Amino acid sequence: MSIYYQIYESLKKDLSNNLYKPGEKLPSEKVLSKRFGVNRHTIRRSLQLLKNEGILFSKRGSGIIVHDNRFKYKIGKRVRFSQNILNENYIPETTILRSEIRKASKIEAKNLEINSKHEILLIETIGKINNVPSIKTKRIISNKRFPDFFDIFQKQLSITKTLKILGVNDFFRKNTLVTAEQADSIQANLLHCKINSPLLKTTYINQDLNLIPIEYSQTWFVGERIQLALEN
Amino acid sequence: MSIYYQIYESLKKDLSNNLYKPGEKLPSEKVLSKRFGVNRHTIRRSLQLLKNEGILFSKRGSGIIVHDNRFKYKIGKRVRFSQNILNENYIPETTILRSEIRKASKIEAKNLEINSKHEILLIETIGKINNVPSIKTKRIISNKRFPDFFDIFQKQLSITKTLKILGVNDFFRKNTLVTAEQADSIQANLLHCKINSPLLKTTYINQDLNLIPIEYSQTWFVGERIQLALEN
DNA sequence: AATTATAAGTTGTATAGTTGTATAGTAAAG
DNA sequence: CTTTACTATACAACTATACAACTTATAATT
Repeated sequence: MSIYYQIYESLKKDLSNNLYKPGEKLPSEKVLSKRFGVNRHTIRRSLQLLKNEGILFSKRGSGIIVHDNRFKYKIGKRVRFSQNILNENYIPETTILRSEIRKASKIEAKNLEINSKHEILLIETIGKINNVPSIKTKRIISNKRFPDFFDIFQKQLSITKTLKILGVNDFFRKNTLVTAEQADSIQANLLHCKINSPLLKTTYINQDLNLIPIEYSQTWFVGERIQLALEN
Repeated sequence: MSIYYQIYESLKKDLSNNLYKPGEKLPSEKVLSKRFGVNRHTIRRSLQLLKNEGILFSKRGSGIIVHDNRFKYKIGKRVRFSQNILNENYIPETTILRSEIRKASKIEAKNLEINSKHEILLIETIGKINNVPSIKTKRIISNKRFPDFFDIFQKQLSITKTLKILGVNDFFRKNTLVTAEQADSIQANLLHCKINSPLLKTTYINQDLNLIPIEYSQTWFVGERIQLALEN
C-alpha cells in the first residue's frame, strides 16, 4: 500500500482518538512531513483525502484546521428546535421522558408569574439530531392556563404546534442564561455521552406576544456535539 | 558473462574503493544507464544485487543510497547512544521527528510511577549511524518533573547532556525487553529498510540513582544493520 | 496605546527529476 | 519451443526546489 495512504490512515486514527480536536489546528505540513519522514507533497496527498472527507479544511497562510462538526444550534429571539435542525438539513426527533403535574415551586411560580398555589405541568424530553440524543429539555408550564397541553403535546411532539392548537400563534424568548455542567451517569446515559462530559445548560423563559410567560425551561446540550450560536 | 553481472561487479568495486561513501547517493539510474550504455532496466538488475546484499538502499523519488554493514549496539546497565557509536568510530546523529505533550496513558503512568492525570512529554527521534537512519526511539518523560526537557533536548539532541543540565548526572537501565516486529511502510521509509523487514524493538526504563524512573521508552533497530550486544 | 512595517511561517501551485511497476517486444541460448 | 537477457515505452508514486499568496507575531514608529 502506498505511503500517502498509510499516513492518511495514521492521521485519521489520531483524529478519531481526539489527538487533534475539532476547531484546532493540525501541525503544519512541514512538521508532519518531518514526523513521517516524507516530502511535503506526500503529506499533502494524505491530507487531501481527509479534506475530501470533510474532516479537515485548510486556510492558506494559516494552517490546517480540524473541521468542527458540532451542530450549530441557533439561539435568538425565536428558538424552534425542529426548525433549527431541519434548516441545517438534519433530522430532528423528540421523545418524552416523563411528565408530571404538581404544585409550582417558588422559583417556577416567580418565573411563570403565577400564584405558587397553582399547579404546573413538567415535561422532560430528549431531542435527537439524526437519531443521536444530544438535547435534554425540562419544561415548566402553567397547568391552569394550559390544562390540555400534555395531551396535545404527546401527539404533536412539538411546542410550536401544540401552542398553535392552543391559540398561541407565536412566542419568543424573554431571556436565556447559559452555564456549564458535568454530565452525571443518568444524563450521560440518556444523552449518549461520557460521564463528566461538559454539558451546556440554558435556562430561559418563552413568552407570548403579550409578554406573558408560557414556559420556564431548562435545556442541556452535549458540548461535544453541539455549539450554541447566539444571535442578537 | 552477462552485462548486468559485469556492471554489478564494477559498481561493487567502486563501492569498496569508497568512490561512493556510506550515506551518499549513487548517480541516478538514468545517468548510470547512459554511462554503461545500457537500458535502465539492466542497471536496475545490477543494483538489485547490491540491494540484496544490503549495500545499497533506494528511495523512490530520491535516489539510491549507500549503506553500511552491521553495527554492534551495546546494551547494558548504561546505554548511551552517541557514545556507543563513537566508540566504534562511527558518526552518530539524532534528528527529531515530533514531540507532543499529553496526558499519560495507564501503562505510561505505571512505568513512570506517576499519577495518570499528569502530563507526559513524548519525543520521537531517528538515530543515524554514519548518516544512515537505523534507530527510531519513542520516549515518554514526565512533563511535570522535567518541564523544560524538550527545550533543552532540542538544542542538545542528547539525553545524557539534557539530563546533566537538568541536574541528573547519571542514570541507568532498570530493565530492557527485546521483541521483534515487522516494519510497516512508514517505519520502513523512515529507517531505510524494506517493508516487513525485521526490527528489533526494545522497551525499557531508565532511572536515576535514587531508582526513580526518568524515561519509559521504546527503541526500534533495523535488524539487518544492527545487532544488539547484551552485557551483564 | 494604537498603528504600521517587517519578518517569519503557512498553504497553494508549478516544474523537473527519481525510483517502482507494468506491458510489450526482440534476440539469443538451451 | 521455452527461457533468459535485454530493450523500449509509459505511467504512478515520491522527492526536490522554488515561488506566490496569505496569515500571524513581533518590532518599530507615531
